[in-house]
Amino acid sequence: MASYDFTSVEKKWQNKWAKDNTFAAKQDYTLPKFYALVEFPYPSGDGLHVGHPRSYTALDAVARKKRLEGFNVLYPMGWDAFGLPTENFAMQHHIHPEIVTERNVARFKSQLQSIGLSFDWNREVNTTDPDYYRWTQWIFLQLYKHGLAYKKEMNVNYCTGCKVVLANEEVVNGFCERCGSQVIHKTKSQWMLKITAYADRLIDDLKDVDFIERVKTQQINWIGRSYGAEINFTSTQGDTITVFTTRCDTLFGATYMVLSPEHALVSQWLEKGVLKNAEEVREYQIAAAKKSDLERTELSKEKTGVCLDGVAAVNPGTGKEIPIYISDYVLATYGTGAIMAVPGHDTRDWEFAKKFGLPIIEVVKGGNVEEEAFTDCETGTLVNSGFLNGKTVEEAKEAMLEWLSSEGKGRKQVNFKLRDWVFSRQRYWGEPIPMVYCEKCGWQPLPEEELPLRLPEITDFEPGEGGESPLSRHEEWVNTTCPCCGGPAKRETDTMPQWAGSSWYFLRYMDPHNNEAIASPEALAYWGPVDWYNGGMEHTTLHLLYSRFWHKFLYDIGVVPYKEPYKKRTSHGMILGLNPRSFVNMSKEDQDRLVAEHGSVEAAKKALVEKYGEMAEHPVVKMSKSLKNVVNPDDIIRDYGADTLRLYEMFIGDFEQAAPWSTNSIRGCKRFLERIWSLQDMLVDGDTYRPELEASFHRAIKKVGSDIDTLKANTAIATMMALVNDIVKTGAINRAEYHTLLMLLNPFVPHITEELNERCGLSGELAYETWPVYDEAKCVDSSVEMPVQINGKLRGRITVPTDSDNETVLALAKQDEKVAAALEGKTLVKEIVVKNKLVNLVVKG
RNA sequence: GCGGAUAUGGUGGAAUUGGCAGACACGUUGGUCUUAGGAACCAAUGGGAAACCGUGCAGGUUCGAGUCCUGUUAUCCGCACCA
Repeated sequence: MASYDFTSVEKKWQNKWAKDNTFAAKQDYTLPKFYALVEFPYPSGDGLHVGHPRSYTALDAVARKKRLEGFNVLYPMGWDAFGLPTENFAMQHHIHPEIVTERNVARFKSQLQSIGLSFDWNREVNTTDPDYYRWTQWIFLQLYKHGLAYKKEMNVNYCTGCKVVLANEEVVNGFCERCGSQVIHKTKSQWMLKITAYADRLIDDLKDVDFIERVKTQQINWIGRSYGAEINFTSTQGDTITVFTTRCDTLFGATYMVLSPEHALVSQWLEKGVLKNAEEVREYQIAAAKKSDLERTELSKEKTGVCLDGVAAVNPGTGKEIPIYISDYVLATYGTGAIMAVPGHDTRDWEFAKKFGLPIIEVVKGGNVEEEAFTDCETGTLVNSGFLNGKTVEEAKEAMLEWLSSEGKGRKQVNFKLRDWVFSRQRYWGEPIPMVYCEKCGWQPLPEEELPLRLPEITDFEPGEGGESPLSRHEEWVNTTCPCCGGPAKRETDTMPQWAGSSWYFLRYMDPHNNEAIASPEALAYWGPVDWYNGGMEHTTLHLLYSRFWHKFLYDIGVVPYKEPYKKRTSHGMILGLNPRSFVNMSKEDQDRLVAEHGSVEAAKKALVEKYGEMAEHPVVKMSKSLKNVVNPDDIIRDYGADTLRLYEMFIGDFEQAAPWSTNSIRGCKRFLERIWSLQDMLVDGDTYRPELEASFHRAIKKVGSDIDTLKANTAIATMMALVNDIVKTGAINRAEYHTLLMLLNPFVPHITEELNERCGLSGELAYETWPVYDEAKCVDSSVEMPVQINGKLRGRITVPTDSDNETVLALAKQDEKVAAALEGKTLVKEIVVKNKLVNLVVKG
C-alpha cells in the first residue's frame, strides 16, 4: 500500500473536478432542484479564517449528499467585495481598491479551492463588478420609482472612526459595529429606504419559513411591533399633542405629559414666548442633543427633565389640567415623541414622578402604587376610571378605544421600533447611487439604459473634511445633464452601503451572466427560493433583514415569484481560539514566574485581570490578530490536508455552538483518515455486507443520512468512526462494505474517498454514484443485551433474541446469578419490561 | 431591568419520546516498535479500597430523571428608557 500522500491526492481530484465541471448546476429545469447557500465572504486582506470553512463545509456535505440523491444542486460562491477595509487599505498603500479587491479575491478563491468545496465556480459573482452592480443600481431605481427611496435631512448616526454615516443596525451600544469607534449624531441629508413599509410583513411572513428560533425572535424584537392607541391631548395654548400608548386603559391615571426635548411643539412655544422658563428649557435641549447614544443609556438610571412653565395639557379622560415636561427618556424617534405619563402603572413614569413629586393615581387595582408601579396586565381591575371601573385591563383597552374613536379623541395605532434604512455612505468603494440633482427638476433617476453608472477612476479616496464623499471633489464626474430637462445637473456623490450588493446576490447566482435582467424569469422560478441558507448570527438584523425586505419588494413588482427568499436559515457557531492572556493557557514557566512574582495563583490571576481586563478570565476567546491566536487554514491544509481540516471542523462539536480550535484534536481526525486509507490492505471480495456487520451498516447509513440533513455532522462522524472500529475488529472489509463506507464519508472527505474508490476499483467516480439506502428492518441485530435493574439499580445483564416476549425476558432475568441473589428473601412488587431496552424489578423488604 | 440559551469526566462533546450516563475523539498512563525525537500500533482511563457515589445547586413527580415540574446559582447571547 502506498502511503497516504494527501497533498497530491487532493490536488489531483481538485484538478479533475475543475476540468470536468463536476459540480456545475445543470441547465435542466425539469430536474428536482436544491439550492444550498452560504454567505459570500468579504474578501479581506487577511485571507480565509478557520471560521469560514465551518459553514462552507457543512453545506458542502449537504450539497454533495443531495447531488448523490439525484437533485440538481446549486451551491455557488461569490464576493461581497465593496467595503471600508479595502478602501482604507487602498488609502494607506496608495493602490486602487479595485486592484486590492482583485488580489484579495484571487487569494480567497485559491484558498477555498484548496479545501475541495463543491462550488459551481461558473456562477461566481462579485458585487464590485459593473455588470453586477448595474443590477444593484437598477433595484435602487425601482425602489425610488415606487416611492420607497427618498432623500431626507436626518439626524443620523455618524461613526467618528470610519467618518461615515451608519444605519441603526450598524450601531451596537453606541459604537460602530465595524470599527468600534464611538458613534455621534449628525444632521445630514441622506438617501433612505422605506423598510418600515414592510415591517408587518417582515414579522408576519416569518411563520412561513423554517428559520431557527433565535433568528426569528431577534428579527421580531428588532422590528419591535406594538399594538396600542394614539390619544390626542390639548394644550392650554390650543395645540393638539398626540401621544402613543399601549395602555390606553390607564388614561385616567395620566397625571402629566412628557415630550422629547426635540419635539416640534417645544420649539414653537419657545418661539412664541409662552414659556416662562425658556432659558432652562433651551439649556436642557442643548444638553440632550450633545449626549451620544452611549451617554443617554449610561445616564439612564437617574431621570432628568424640565417642566414647561406657562403651558399645560388637558387629560381628555378626566378633563383635568396636567403639567407638561420635557425629558430625554422620551425618544423623538419613537411613536409621536410624546407620552402621557401614568406613574401608577409604568416603571419609568413612576421613577420620574417620584423624583419630581408628581401625583401618582392608582387606576388598576392589584398592587401598591406607593411602593412601585403596578404593570401587570393579567390580574388587575380598573378603578378611579369612570366608565372603565370594574373592567379587566383587556376589556378596558377595548372600551377606551371605542370611546376614543367615537369622541374623535384618538384611534387604534401600531408602532414599530424599526426605522427606515439610512442608505447613503460618504465613501468611494461602493455602488454609486444613480440619481441626479437638477435645480429645476429636483432629484431625477438615471435612465435605466445608462446603467451601470460606473465609479470614476480616482486616486484620492479620503473622505472630505465635512464628511462628504470623495466623489464630490471630482467635478467632471459630478457635473452632468438632467435626464428630465437636459439642463446642467449634479450627480449624487454618496455611494450605497455594503449591504446593498448582498441584498440580492443569491438571485444573481441563478443566472449570473444575464444582460437583460437580474436573472431570467425561468431561472428565478426554478431555483428559488433558496432551500437552505446558512450564515452568521451577526447578520440577523443586517443582511438577513435587508435582503428579505428587498426580496419582498421584488416580489411586489413582479420580478420574483415568491415572497420569501430563504426557505430555511441556520446559523453556525464561531470557532474560538485559546486566550494567551488567560492564566490556564500559559506555559508552566510563565505560570511559575507569575506566581513567584505575585505570591499565589490567585494573586497572579488577579494581576492578569488588572492588566488585560476581564477578558483574561476567559480561557477561550474570539481569534484576533492582536492576540496572535488566529489559525490559518492554509497551514492546516499543508500539514494535515484538506480532508482532515474538513473532518475536524465538522467533528469539533455542535454546529450551532461556538467551539474552541484545538490543534491536538485535529490529529484524531488525521488518524481516522489514515485508518480509512489502510483498510485497503484488508480488502476481500464480497458484494453484500457480512452478517456480523449488516445491522451496523444499515444503522450507519440511516444515522449519517439524517445527521447530514440536520447538521449534526459531529455525531455522523462519530458513527462512522464506530463503524470502522467494528470493521477493524473483524480483520477484513469486503468490497461492498468499503464502497458504502466511502460513500458515507464522501460528503465530508471527498478527496481521500474518491482516491480509494479508484485505487480499489470499487465503482466509477463517487461524485456520480447514488447515495446508499438502508433497510429499516435490517437495522436491528438478532439479539439484544438488556440490563436488569432492581429498584432502578443495575444488577445484571441478559442477552435475549430481539423482540422476545415479556415472560421469556423475565424468566431469564430472574435466572441471572446476581439478580437471583439480590431477590433472595425479598417480595417482588412489580415487574417492568421495556421491549429490547431493559428490565426493572421492584421489590420490598 | 426584560427576553432567550447553556451547565455532563482532565478536555471537546454523545445520550430516540423518561429507560445501561460518559458514545466518538483529545489528553494522560503503561506497553510494542524505533539509534533518537516523533509517528504508528496495543491496553487502561468518571470518582472510590469497597459498599457505593456521580450530569451546576436544593427540592419534587416516577418502578426509573442528564431528560419532566418548582425554586436557585453561574456563564453566554440578544434587546435595553420603544411608552
